[in-house]
Amino acid sequence: MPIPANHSRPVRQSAKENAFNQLQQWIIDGTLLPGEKLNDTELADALGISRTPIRESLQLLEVRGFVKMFPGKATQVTEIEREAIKDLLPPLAALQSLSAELAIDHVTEDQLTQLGSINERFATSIYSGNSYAALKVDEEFHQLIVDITKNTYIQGVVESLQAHVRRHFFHNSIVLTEQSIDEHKAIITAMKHSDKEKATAVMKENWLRTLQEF
Amino acid sequence: MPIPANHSRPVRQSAKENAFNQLQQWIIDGTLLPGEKLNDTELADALGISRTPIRESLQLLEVRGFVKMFPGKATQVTEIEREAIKDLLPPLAALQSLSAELAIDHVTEDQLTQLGSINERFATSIYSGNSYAALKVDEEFHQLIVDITKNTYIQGVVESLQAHVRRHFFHNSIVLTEQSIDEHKAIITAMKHSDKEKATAVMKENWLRTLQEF
DNA sequence: AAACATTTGTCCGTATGTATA
DNA sequence: ATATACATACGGACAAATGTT
Repeated sequence: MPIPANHSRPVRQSAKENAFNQLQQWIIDGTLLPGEKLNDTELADALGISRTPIRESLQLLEVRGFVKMFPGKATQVTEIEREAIKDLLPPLAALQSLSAELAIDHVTEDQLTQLGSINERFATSIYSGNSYAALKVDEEFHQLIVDITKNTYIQGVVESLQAHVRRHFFHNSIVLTEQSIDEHKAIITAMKHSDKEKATAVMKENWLRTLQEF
Repeated sequence: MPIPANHSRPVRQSAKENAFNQLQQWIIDGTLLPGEKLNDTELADALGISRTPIRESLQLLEVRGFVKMFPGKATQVTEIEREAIKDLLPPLAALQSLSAELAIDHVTEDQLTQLGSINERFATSIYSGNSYAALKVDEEFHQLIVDITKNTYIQGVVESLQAHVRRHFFHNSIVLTEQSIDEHKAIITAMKHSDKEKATAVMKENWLRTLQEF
């Protein structure tokens, strides 16, 4: 049997990376509860690896704000307050809004088409009531806009903030509504017409509206 | 002899933390050159500690964008392109601008006074030609505004982006001018009058002007 | 192509410091 | 207050992977 030319090289998966992804997922979806104490020996056993990659993962998760380490004392999952979404969305809205503005200078016809088709899948998810699918597609939509800016600083920050949005979703503090579909359309149209003012305004509204509904 | 009541407890500083601060400083001020290969054993010997805290520090520095790790291959200091400042300042301007807006809802008379006195020290540094002192005081000014928002998400992101600004300063891509003094005054005045529009506009201009001069 | 040299990734033991009885 | 139990921070050795001769 011919071995499929796996052009995407197997990207050496380190134990640390696996642990990081797994732990972050567990924190986001609530498997690891807010305030829960994390014992590295325990986690190491659970994941079948040693304490070192666990410790390294926990430190990265601390930077992301998912765990808090008390040196020499303990490590625990950060609390998640419903109210925190009020602090989270404004900076994210500001950066997404900036991304829309910056993306206008780089966006191609092809990418605009792509945004349109993503938004169609978003509409489908919304109408079918699959809210988690909708969230993921919504993320995909905004992620593409951020990527178009080719701004690595924005990319890094947004990725981190988005992870927190996802966590809030699992803790039932976020709801996506039909209105987002039209807002996305408006954003695409504004980008097509290079209307920065409109694009930034709608984008900001798209993110902050969630707060008003909160 | 009576032991002085050191109320500010010595804050157990770990080897990792020391290493992180030292390495970050070395990268910012150019002691560790862009592109330079980092051998953890070497660094461990240099700092008189083991590889573990060094590796942990390097991983945190990677998140911050100061080093890039190639798993199994090597770790090196990230390059610094003069052009990168064009990507760095817009998101920072957006967040500082947002901070000014949010700070208005929480700021006290006392803090406004404090901002004024910081700005006086800033002016002194500018006029005396001590540009690094000016940079640090400027950072202090904006840091206080960010702190007033009490928004931990913004605080974390800004701290990270500011470190990059500092690095660009050492690589001679940033110059602070007298104009900032008046802009700071305008920001304080706008905050005092709860004029969000004015505060955000001036703050944004204050950060983006550096790009125009670039 | 294969063995070597080098560097990173992981494991685990120990010391240090913290909380509890 | 002292001692005990326990979790973390660090160190050093081994294993795995890379690239080099």
